[in-house]
Amino acid sequence: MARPTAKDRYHHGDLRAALLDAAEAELRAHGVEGFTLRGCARRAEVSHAAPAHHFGDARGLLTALAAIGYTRFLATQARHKQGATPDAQAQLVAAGLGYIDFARANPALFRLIFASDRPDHDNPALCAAARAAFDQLVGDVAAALGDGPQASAQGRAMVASTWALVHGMADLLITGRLPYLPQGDAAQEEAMLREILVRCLFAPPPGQTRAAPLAASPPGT
Amino acid sequence: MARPTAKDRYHHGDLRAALLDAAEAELRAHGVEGFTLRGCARRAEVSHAAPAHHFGDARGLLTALAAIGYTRFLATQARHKQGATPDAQAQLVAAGLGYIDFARANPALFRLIFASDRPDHDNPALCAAARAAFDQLVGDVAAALGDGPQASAQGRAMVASTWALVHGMADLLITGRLPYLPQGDAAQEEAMLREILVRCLFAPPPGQTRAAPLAASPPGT
DNA sequence: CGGCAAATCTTGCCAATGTCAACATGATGC
DNA sequence: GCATCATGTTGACATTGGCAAGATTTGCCG
Repeated sequence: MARPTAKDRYHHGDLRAALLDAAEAELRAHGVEGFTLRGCARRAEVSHAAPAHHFGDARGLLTALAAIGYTRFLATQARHKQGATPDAQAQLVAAGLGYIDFARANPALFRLIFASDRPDHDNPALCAAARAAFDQLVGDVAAALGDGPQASAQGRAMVASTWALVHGMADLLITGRLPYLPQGDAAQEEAMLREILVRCLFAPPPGQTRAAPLAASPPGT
Repeated sequence: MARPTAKDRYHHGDLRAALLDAAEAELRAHGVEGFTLRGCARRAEVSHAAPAHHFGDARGLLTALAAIGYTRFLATQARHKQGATPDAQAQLVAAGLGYIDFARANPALFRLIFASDRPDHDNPALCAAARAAFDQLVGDVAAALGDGPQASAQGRAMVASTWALVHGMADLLITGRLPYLPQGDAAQEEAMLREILVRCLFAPPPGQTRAAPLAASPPGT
């Protein structure tokens, strides 16, 4: 566990990783809107122009951080799914709770990913990370539906509504806006979130009795 | 239609309103993260320090703008509700579509209100505006449920899930993330949004057949 | 082993920004 | 009329992001 990255060396050793850590800490401390490139440099104890050699500019650093955030985002969902029963619906609910858990544990990172113009969302690496997260969602929904979601209009609506509901809960939660949430009791709170997810995600389409494997599209398409 | 606010007068006449307009234009042009107080002053053709006499600092201006945004937000919902059938469920759906419409028409303002730390969310006027919007939501849900939403656990979950779903759709839409949305055809697009809303908002609680006026809470509470 | 090129980091600089202080101008009320 | 206050301007300063030039290290190649 030798730590060769002594503070007094001209060359840092692994400044790139250190800057990413510093950037996340800055984000956590001051939010996306208070993020400062020079603050990152100070935190990493390098000069203010050092980050440019690794990330170009502030946008480059935030883009790289957003891509890393996506992988952590997926990891959190995977962790939650491992702790759930293996049936597809429970897996989908677990993924949703993981989505929300990530947002609450990393609100600034969540906002960097989903509600900030500062990262370059056209960057190939960031696009790929986003795509992976989306594919994961589509896969979970498909498994829960027992159907290729892109196939039917209902499947597509299911993907959209699942994402919207979970994303809305996460976004409202990190701004303290989700109303009537049982305060303090984590178990009770998760129960309510879970109940909402189950009720909405597996709601039958209008005119049907129960959801589960959906049949064909409704007449009129 | 006389326009006494000539550009060459020392006193502007109604700089406060002009700065709010300028701020909204700046927001629309550069987003919350690119917002600049000096840019507002330039747009209003006053010196860079003039805004301070009306709003104190940048945060003050954005706080006032956020409060105004809330009233427009409510007005958009009210307009949509007027165009819908008077039954409570249609009214709730119309309010949701108005929520989404506002977000799409004013994405930067929407983000200023719901996803920015720059306004002072403890400001009394802004708090009151937010409270009004929330009360409106609770009222709409109560009417659709035929029940005081705070009364039952289901009512509370209904308020939370309604808000979360609509908010999630709005937030994903303005970042171009809501998947599988029929492109181009506005009517078809609204139909899909409406279908999602109806399916989720009026979904029966697990173990019941249909929603409409909900009965009491399920056993076990 | 020597030396040179590239990578990495620093210092110094510039324009833009937010905020403050000091001053100028106009409106209002007595 | 005139004093007072609101409104607006100018100037200054610290902070920030980015660029250029120089310093230090690493690595490669003969």
